Amino acid sequence: MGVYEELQARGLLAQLTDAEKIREMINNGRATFYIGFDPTADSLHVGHFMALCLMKRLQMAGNKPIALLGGGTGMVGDPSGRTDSRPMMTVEEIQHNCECFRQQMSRFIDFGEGEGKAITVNNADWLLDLNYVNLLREVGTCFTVNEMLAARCYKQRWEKGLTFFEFNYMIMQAYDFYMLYKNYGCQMQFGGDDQWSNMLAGRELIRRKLENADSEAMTITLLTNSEGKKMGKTAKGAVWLDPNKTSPFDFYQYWRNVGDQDVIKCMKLLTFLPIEEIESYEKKEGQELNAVKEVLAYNLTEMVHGEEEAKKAQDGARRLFAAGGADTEHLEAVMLDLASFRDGKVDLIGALVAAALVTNRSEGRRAIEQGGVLVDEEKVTDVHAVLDQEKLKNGGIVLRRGKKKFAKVAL
RNA sequence: GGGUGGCUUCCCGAGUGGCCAAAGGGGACAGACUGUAAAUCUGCUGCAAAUUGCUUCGGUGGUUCGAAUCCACCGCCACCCA
Repeated sequence: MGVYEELQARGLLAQLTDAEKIREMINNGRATFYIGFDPTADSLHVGHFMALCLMKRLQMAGNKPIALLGGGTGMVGDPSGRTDSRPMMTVEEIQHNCECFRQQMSRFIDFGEGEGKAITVNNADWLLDLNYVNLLREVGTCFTVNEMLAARCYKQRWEKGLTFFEFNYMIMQAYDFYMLYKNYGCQMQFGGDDQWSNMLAGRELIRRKLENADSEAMTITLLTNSEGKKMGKTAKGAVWLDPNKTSPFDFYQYWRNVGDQDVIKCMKLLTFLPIEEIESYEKKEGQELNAVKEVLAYNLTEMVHGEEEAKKAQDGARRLFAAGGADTEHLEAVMLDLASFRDGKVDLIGALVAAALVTNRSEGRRAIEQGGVLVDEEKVTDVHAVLDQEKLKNGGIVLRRGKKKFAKVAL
């Protein structure tokens, strides 16, 4: 089975310009391809991770990857598939984010000089120095506004309006492909399915500017759940790969808690587990599927944060959710400062706030009133409850909010 | 440049002088049921020393006993015309 068939079996392939040609090239390790990453934040997220996995798969098959950092395109921001325009970033932010991306990527992809090694390039190198009028004469003649407006990726913007500024994004990305083709012999561009229009624009530009030039584009499925919503997002924001932004434990828990409908899909799209193994899980139902989620969560956490962190996350989760009550022995205690409490008494609400189980006292009060707070596994419904200081000094007290949030506090 | 409509709590959106911390929905959170899933039902959702007090309805200033609601100016957004 070639890498193409592997991608297909996993359901990764979305749209391809010339499937037969792409298959032939990537299976034989003859492709030089690029994937672009715009530095929209100071950490990569799950969507990027999928693209990096694609990169790795292709690299393992002998193809040469180019990771393109969007130091130039990031100055504008891709409006594709968005209902709002992106906040404008400063040059410093963009540079910082590019640096963060570069570091995170190097953990997954083998970068270097020789054959089959991946390289990173930054489109700031050619986009920032472009001259407006020259660009119009060189590239502007290759696109019609009619075509660009017809691109499906702008549909969602009809209601709120698309600025000329953002409208140009497509041209910038097209120009990237053209430059990479010319300077690095890069014949293929891959990316998320929302990039399809931009990729085609690049292909078109190459065809018009260079004789006998042929390029290909391929997109991979976006990671959505059974309801069609994008995965990798929580109420607090994205699930980040940076352990300081999303802790390995939270990362593990995110995947541990995916819906039944989505486990197999996530495994296929995100892990490197053999397709045969995944197929064997596919037959499982009901409670058995619960164990499969552990495999998924462990596997992903291991890839992103390493074996040690993955084990820690898994052990921690198992202990907390063990049958017959939570084992909270190993929880690290939050040290309370008596000075921040009134009358030298540690009130429960204050302790909840200090342990970050609630964001403010009102929320804490509400949680207690609704029976969502347990002190050493005993439900407490008195909002004026005070914690036992002796216990706090000797081993601490375990607070629990809801089903899944625990914290130990001590003095 | 001209015109019209708009800006309300996490989001959508009702409210056009007091009965407004502000309907309804979504989301989030909590309870019941469960498998750390989903579905369902219930509660809850500005802050606080909590039958009370305080701060909110784009911004600033004003009218009024009283303003999310009326007036003035400013800012931003959308649509239509050029």
